[in-house]
Amino acid sequence: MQHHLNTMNQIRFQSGTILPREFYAGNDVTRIARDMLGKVLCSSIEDHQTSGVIVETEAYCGRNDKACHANNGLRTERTEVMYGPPGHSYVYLCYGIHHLFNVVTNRKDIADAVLIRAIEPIEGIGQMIERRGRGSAGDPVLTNGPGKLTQALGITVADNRTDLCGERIWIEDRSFEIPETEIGTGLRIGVDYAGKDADRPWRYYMKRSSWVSC
DNA sequence: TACCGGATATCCT
DNA sequence: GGATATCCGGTAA
Repeated sequence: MQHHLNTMNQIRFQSGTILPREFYAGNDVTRIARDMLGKVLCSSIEDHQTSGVIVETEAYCGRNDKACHANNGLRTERTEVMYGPPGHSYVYLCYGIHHLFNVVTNRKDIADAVLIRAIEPIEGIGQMIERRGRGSAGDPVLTNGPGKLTQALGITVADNRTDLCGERIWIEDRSFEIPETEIGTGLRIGVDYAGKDADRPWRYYMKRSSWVSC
């Protein structure tokens, strides 16, 4: 646990640079999903800046992955953003209630995306508590799920198609590398319906973090 | 018009 | 810790 605290302090206090579009442009969505662990998701919404370390992600591939909304080249108004340029948000409504935040990767016309499933809060914790209507500083209930973290950061479907190289929602690199030995992998959550694609181990999380969703 | 995909809160033990 | 209740929008027919 000491290691965990040191990790977070380094990320917390180092200065950050906004991830450039090239970061999202790679053609291996599972590699990008792993590399996003330890990066810092930030929002500046309604005059409140909030941020947190990404501790859990899932990769979705637009070709040959039934768990992806854009599987098999499905191209509709909803999925169109995933076929656009990398480094944009794909936010969709789940259960009619929860807003889930994804990052579009790969090049134009290739519909890959990474779902952010959990973060550890850094800045704006008071605002997160207010938006969530529950929890307190240090309580994982603030952001340990894909619908919880969007609520904490003020992200909704109104933020779909947002350029992540902009000033509303972005991701920072605070120069901290997560060793492969600290990364756990497993099956993606809630994709039982996807047949054999449900068996792909494309969920990535920081083993020692107490902020992962499960 | 019908079907289906999904996370969270709450209540109970 | 485990069971249970909950809703809306996207997609295809």
